Amino acid sequence: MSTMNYNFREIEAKWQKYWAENETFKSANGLDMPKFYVLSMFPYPSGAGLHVGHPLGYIAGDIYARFKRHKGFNVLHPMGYDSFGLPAEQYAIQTGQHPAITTETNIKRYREQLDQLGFSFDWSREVRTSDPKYYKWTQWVFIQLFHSWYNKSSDSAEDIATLVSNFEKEGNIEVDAACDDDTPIFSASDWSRFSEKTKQEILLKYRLTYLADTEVNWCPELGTVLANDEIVNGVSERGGHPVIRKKMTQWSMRITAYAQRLLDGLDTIDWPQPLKDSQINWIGRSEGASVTFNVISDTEGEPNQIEVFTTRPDTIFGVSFMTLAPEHDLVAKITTSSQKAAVDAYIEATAKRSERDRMADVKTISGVFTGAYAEHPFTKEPVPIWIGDYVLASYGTGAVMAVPCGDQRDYDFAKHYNIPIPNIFAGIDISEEAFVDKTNTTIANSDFLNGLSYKEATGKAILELEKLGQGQGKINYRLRDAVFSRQRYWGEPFPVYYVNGMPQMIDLEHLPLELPDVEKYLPTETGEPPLGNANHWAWDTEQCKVVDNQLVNDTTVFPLELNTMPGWAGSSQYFNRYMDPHNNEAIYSKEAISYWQDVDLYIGGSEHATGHLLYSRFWQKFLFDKGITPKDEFAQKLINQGMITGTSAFVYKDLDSNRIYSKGLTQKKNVIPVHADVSLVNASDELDIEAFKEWQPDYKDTEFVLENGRYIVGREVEKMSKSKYNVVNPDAICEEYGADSLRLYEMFLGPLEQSKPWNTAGITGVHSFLKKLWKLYTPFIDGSMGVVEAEPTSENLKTLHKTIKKVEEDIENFSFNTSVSTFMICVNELTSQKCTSKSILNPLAILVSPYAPHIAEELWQHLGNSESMANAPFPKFEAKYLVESIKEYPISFNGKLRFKLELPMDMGKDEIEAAVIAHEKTKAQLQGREPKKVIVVPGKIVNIVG
RNA sequence: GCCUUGGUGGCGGAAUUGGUAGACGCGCUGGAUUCAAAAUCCAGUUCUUUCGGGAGUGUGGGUUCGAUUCCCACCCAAGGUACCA
Repeated sequence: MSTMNYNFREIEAKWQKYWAENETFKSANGLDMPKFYVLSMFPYPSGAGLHVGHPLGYIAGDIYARFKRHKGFNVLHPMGYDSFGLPAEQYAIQTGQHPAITTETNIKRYREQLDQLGFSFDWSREVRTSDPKYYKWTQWVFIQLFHSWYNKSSDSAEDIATLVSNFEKEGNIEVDAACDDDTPIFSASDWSRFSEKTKQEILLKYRLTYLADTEVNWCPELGTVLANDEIVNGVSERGGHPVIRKKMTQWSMRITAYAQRLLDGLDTIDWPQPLKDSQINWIGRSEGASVTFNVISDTEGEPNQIEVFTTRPDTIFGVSFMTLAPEHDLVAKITTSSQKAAVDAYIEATAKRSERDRMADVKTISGVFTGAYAEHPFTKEPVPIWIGDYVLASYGTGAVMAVPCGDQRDYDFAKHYNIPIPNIFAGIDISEEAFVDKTNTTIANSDFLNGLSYKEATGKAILELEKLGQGQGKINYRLRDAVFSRQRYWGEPFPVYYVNGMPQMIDLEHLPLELPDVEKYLPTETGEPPLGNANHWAWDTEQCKVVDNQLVNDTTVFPLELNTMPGWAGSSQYFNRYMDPHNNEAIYSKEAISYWQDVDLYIGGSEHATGHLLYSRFWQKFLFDKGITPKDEFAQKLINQGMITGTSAFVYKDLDSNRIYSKGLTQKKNVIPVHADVSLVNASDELDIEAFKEWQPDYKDTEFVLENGRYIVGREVEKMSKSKYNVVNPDAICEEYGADSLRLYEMFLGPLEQSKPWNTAGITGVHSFLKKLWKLYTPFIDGSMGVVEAEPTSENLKTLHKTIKKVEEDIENFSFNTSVSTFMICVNELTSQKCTSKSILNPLAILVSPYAPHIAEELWQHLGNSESMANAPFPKFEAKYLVESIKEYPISFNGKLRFKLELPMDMGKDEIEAAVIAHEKTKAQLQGREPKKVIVVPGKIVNIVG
């Protein structure tokens, strides 16, 4: 008897074992089949394990991958781990355990959980970003970037050697490159006279990865750099120590060289519009002009110059002051002695505030006059120079020409400090606020710009500025170069050593440069990164290996870089590495990349919009320029799965007594909500009080005030998180209902891309569907069918084929929730039809298999098939089975449905109209009136107006 | 503030080009089966009603024979974000 029931535990274990042993999902490179690459974003293996939110995207990807196999594709569907990261390092700091051990343990747990869900991953291709065999190639890409520069003329990255040969021939005057702003101009003879060190310094200004002084959030107490997220209210999240802005020499990636291509490339890929929008905003292209103002000075010689970027060169005659960012280099040079004290105090005050703080605080207007003046390029009038923290050093040039009549922030600033607000707009009242509308602008009080529109005046102003040599049209991007150094232990070491302070790359043949062992994972006492604790961390250029630090002699043995790479380094090329993951000679072979090309479908969360997904596109474009990959976008289509939110539970602690009130009793009481673990609450929101007290012993003497004899918790939908005690773990659900039920249920919850609350209650619905499905195949499972083959009825065929049509359309549209409904309808229909035909049940098993692969394989086997169904062809839809001869027409009057009428499908428009008009119910509806109009849509509807 | 997405029964959601609003599932109600429970099966379940109907997809308008779907204005929620010159 037991074999007749749906024993999901046995079935799922059996098929997971079968797939692993037979390597069912291993994909070979170069097969003579169309390829399809389905990729889910790889996880960071955290100690908490998977919760029900994680598998959502994996299930969707797995359904698509399995579907494509049935459709005859050679499917690449790999999985791996983004295994460098902060939590393992923090755990190491606390316990001394090496992050590699923690990571290994966590990966094991992830693997068990993933295996349990029956994913069709090709595990032979697994990658781990923290594996030296993998990060060898992360280091290699870094070296390639170091040896490259961006030629704006060819719009491509080129080998640094081509730049050097340019310099040797004609200096850098004709070179149009993406480079540092402070790059000096030199001739070929200058170049030949430069020392080797100077040459290296200049080349560093062109390399796609380069060293630069960058402002960071430095926490002196912790001796470490903090990310913006780690700072709360100006102090460190950990410990609440003060944080200051400090300049540090760090590696940067010249992603800005690719700004325009990153923007243009978005038109060529099928990614969600909101995600594209956030990349567009992040890149932040704006058109305008750069304008140079000369600082008025008493001393002879070249005047100091302030360069500003403006999107409104048409308003240049409205300038009444200038504002520099407090960090601007010129501030110290131009501040007059009488203003020095005030300026210094202001700079000190702003240094204490994080950039995020400064940006969040929109209301406060603050600034200080420097005492200096600049000369207006046209009027030659003096313009006072202020500093103010509303100007950000990191955007544009860190300086603005303030036009209070045309910009609200300039307007507010001018009002606050009683600076004049000249009006340069014809017929506009600016007594209350600035006029920012560009479309209805007519310029006035502006010399040669008078009477012109925004567009005309902009062009004319730029032209005149160019004549003066004090400006030109410019396109500015908000995108900044990406800082690539981290003062952490658990990341990729840079393949870099220093000779005379200049960085040198380690040759590929000596990679990987592996992370050294350290005793402590904290920064050193002198404030160096954790790798500063390593004793065995110097590069011997003769032996080409890592040696003890004490051997450093700066002739053959040199110190190695102490920073490590950021989290996004390892994830910026992993999708291509899967194509050839064990290649030790190249990042991947030419054959592998030319076969797989790119990712056809990428599934992951939208939180990566401006991080991983932008950096990866940048690296891909770079590798494309170098001829290493044939595609300049790595993923053709991208789907964002929505977040699964948790339903938190709350108990209500009375602040005035030692009582906790049930939800219905909290009115007019001074209570605060306290999270209760959702596992302590049943489906009717009733709390298990004893379990709660055991879980939180602090409350063991607290009185629980009940309503109707029960304690009812409050519910709220929040992000699923350990700290909110609303995490639901997939293991328990797998144990109780099975992986197929979980897979179906996660899909059934709602549209993939929508965020939706998790509620376990509904899982019984899909579970009983699986039981009904099983029951449908019973005659084959218990052998009672024998060898007799029942002919399918036309009803059977109709049910099957409408299911094929719907499911195939749904998968292509990523509408997995409606497929599950379709399966339920199909099984309900076939059950009531008492279908026992193999020619129906065989294709049905294939239809179900992408969603619920274990039960599908088992049923497939019971139908007499000997091999796995993984590559069985997807059933072919045939429209002929759906042809209807009779249509039940809805008959509506003035758009409201009144009754239904069965008519032959092939009846013509006029015949339908006649039949409807002749019907007695029509007469009853019209009550003798003549219909004004009768609309007949054959096959759809009839509407009578009258 | 701006950008994006969304708003449909008690709940998750369906309605692919404008054509029967509420598929499918949960929950709930009643019934069958059972000593009882679980499980299973059957029926009902948008609201309202004087049982003829009437109302109804965030709100208010519009286009149309017909609007959840298209247009305009607004409200609310979620996510993102940049005081961006």
